[in-house]
Amino acid sequence: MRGETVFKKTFNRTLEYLITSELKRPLPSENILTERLKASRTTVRKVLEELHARKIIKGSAAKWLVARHPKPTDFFPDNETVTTSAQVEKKFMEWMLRGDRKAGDIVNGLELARQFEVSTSAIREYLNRFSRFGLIERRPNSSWIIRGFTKEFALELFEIRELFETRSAIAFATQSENSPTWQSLRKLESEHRALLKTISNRHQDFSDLDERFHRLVNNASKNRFIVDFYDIISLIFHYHYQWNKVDEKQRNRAAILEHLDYIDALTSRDPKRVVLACMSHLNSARKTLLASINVQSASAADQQQ
Amino acid sequence: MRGETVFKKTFNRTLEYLITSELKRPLPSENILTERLKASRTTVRKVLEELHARKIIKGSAAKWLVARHPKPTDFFPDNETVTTSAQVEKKFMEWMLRGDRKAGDIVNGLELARQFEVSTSAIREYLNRFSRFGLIERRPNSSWIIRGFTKEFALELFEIRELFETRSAIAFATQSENSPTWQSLRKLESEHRALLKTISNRHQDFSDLDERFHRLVNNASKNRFIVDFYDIISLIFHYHYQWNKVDEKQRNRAAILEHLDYIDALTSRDPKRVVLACMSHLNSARKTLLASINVQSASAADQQQ
DNA sequence: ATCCATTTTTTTGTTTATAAAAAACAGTTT
DNA sequence: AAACTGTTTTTTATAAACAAAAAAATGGAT
Repeated sequence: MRGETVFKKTFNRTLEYLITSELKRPLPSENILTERLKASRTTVRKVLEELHARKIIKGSAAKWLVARHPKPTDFFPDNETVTTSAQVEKKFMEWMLRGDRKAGDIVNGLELARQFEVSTSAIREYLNRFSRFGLIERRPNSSWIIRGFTKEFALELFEIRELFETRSAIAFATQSENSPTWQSLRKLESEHRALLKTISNRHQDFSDLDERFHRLVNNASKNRFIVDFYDIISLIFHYHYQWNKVDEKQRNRAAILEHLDYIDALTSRDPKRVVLACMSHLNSARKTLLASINVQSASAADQQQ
Repeated sequence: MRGETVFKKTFNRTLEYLITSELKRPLPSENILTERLKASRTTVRKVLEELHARKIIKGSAAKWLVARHPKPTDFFPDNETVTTSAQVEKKFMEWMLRGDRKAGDIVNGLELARQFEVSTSAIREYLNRFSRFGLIERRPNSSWIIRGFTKEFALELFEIRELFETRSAIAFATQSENSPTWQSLRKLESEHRALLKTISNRHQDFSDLDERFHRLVNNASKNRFIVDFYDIISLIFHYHYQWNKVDEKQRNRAAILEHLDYIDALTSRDPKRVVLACMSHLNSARKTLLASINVQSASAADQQQ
């Protein structure tokens, strides 16, 4: 019943590893592979068996040898390596954010299950977890109801975000000087500068960097509720910005500059400067999101016609 | 598969209603009963059928008449009227808060299912929903892990609570004068005064009043994240204080007085006074919780020996 | 004794099944 | 036509089944 996504993902990851390894070289022990591949030994063993069956490795369990380098066709296709829950998340977020769902609309679990081609339990499980993001609400013994991805939602989200992040930023700035986070900050700073130079080629990467930076700041709060709250931001940004490519390059450039200013302020350890830089960055982030919501609801309205 | 808890609960509620109604009086229509009993018409009809079978009502669907008053034995026992999920919540909270779970302990879904005598799906569903409260955490493809109901948890909880509630309280105080919430506040005030007089008899009710008061304040924020956050507070307080009866009377008396002061401050609409009253109340609430955690972990340690 | 491979046991992820409850539909009566 | 009851269809809550994956126990070699 359970899919084989973990196995396939681990298999692909192993192939990745074998590409760079020398032929006829013995593989590391199962225990070591387990750690490297981040799966259980049971799965690793299954992967090794499969590799043997496909003659990518030879010998016996005691000492596997690399027989040949893997070919692109050896890999399992990407879509077979995503878990049901990840699929549901992706499909649900599309359905939710692109489908122009209005506040008060009802979520029909059965219909979603049919539409997404997964079981109703997968939907139920997802909705239960998703409810904490404040976009849906449950009525007991009845269906879920949509609260709407609206301007109000974005404003409420950012109200909390500001509250949390200014507090975190101050906590960050007042950390002991020999906290390892300062080093992480410096590393992020240089990544920002690097990205600024090559922005034209890979402005994709900004999203990643953005998340890592803000998470670093928020983690300084040492408060699980603040840290966890970033999951919501992260999810919304991840899915929402995928479809809003307008001015992306410019937006990202501006954001990087703001981040650098923010990093400077943190390094100065001056609370006033920190709050200022933080607020000013979050303000423009909010503007971007709000603009983006307008664009989205307009295009959704178009599609409906 | 599904239990009949909704039916039984509705049945009991209907009996409650029939106690006060006159004999030989026709019952309201199904639609009206549906609204009053807060269940679907399907359930209401099933209840009516059962009442007829037991000869508590007579006649036909067109016009049911009260045949006799219900006896205490007619009621379904209380434990049959709680849904599985409510049962799981209760049992899980006991297990969690009284069992002296330590950070890093692993939650075994299968074992919990056996222990609580429910299916694993019920456990899964609950854990998923419960995860937002920050007491447990999921590791993918593996079990849930406990983050611990510790001093740290309480402090983190209260950090957010203060952040949220001071903001809400200010929003409350700066509401338009003709907002209906002012009336709710006045009503709560008089309930507080009433409770203060009879505190000796029913200091149970304080918990209820406390929740209603704080929810009213938090709702003024008009922010779903703030409003929803109160669910955590509410859950923790509900279960945690059930077992900490030491000095309860005194504590509640003090809290009522603080509430009254807080209400006064709100009524004055002076932000400074509001913040002061709010903070001072939350400070003592935190102290109470922290003291209570110490007591609990001490007694849990005793039990272990 | 320590490390590693094999085997066995346990636990989790997902689907499927089914009764309870809700909702929709269709006539009837007032 | 509004409000009611009878009937049918949908949807949800929960359990149960089962394969995948993880974890633990076992045994063997260095």
